[in-house]
Amino acid sequence: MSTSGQQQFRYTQTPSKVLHLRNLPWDCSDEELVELCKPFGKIVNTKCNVGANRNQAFVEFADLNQAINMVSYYASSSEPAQVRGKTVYIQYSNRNEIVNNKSPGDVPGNVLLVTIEGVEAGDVSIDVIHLVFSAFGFVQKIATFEKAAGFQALIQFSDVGTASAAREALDGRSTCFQNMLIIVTCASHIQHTRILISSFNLIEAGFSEARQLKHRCVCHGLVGLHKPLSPSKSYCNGGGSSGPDGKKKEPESNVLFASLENMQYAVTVDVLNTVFSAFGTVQKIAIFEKNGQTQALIQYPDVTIAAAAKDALEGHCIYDGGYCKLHLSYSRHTDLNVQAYSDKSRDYTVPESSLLAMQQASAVHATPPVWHNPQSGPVQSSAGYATTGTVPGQAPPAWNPNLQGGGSTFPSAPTGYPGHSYAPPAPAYATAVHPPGSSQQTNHIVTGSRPFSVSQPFQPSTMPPGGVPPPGHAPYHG
DNA sequence: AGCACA
Repeated sequence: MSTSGQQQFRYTQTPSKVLHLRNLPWDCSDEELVELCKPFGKIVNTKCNVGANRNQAFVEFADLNQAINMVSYYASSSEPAQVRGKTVYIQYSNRNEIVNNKSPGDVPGNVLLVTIEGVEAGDVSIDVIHLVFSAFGFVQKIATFEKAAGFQALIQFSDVGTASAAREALDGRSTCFQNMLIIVTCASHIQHTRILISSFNLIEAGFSEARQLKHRCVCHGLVGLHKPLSPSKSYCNGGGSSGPDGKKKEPESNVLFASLENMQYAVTVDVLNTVFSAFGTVQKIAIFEKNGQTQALIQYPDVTIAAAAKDALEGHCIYDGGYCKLHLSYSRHTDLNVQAYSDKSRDYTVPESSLLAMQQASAVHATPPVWHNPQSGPVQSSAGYATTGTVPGQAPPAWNPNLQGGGSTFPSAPTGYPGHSYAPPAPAYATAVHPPGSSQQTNHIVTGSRPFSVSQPFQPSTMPPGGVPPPGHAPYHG
């Protein structure tokens, strides 16, 4: 006699107070499950986002009859059960209770375990991961490693809120980055209470890289990627610049023109870099004022990244509360000629060495040295911003930093500039830039064996007056 | 669209 199995048939399933639901949205929430099921009884437990596609769930009723009610109702209903318009298929689970592996009452952590699919381990650097996740807040530490599940990373945020925001925005989504398709899946059900990564462990446990990130992210409440990245659409499909069938209101460009509204807080080059780097390498940035409005040009290496950034960021606010709202369009320029390092502009394509040399030179001579952009060729003008093309666009005319009251054009920046390259983790920096208000306990990835110490991060001039906007929020200012 | 996982 077959004691088990063979009871797969729908009509012979033995009732259970646990129901198995499928064909749910991949990001279905517990709340949505409860909404769907609670008319039939008391729900005592749920488990959603189950299965390889994350589109299954389990719901446990307090009483068996309640589960039977629900199954029989939808068995005879002309209206199928639905979540967000998707028909949900319901049947009795073959188990009698939901086993929740998550410890009761555990709060989401500030450390995410991220599995990145579809890439070779070597394809994704820590810097790339850092850029993607920094859009949501300050990333303190990153460790990457390879396990059976694939290429993975542990990403430590300074607080739970930003970690959750990053998870919600990126979980299960593909993100376009440097022409790679990265599928980010945050397996945050694995609760990391404390992750110890010593240099010894790095070898023993197969950790390929680990880093403490000592630079300070000025943007806590960034909304960069909070808007779904239209998962079905990939901006990375080869060159695919633009088919003739694709209707375009304005010609696409690798340079975005941003105008900012409601400038409650200062938006600096660093802030813009953080926001826009989530979509790809930012090559150059220029900020200027026109008619009292703050505008900026952001240059990417190619159009597809610019398009992704434009789609995702258009209409969003950099800070919670509707502040610094972005309006994006394509610039007519394709290559900006900006001052490499100034108050209002940045050229990340300049090697750091030449930047330093330039700074030294400028310290000797009061005037900027002649400097060639390796891509554009023309000599930089005395203005902070100029374009190589002769096309006058919506961009304002050459912008002169000397008229901005900004004063020093080449600030004697300390060492490196905040950007794409991060100083090696030489000292035991433990950027404890802690946003006020995040009272939840945070965990640490301990990198290296040095003691954890609190250091004072450099204070950028981008601190909004009156304090940073509340971090940890997941603002949706569509 | 067919059963969870540390």
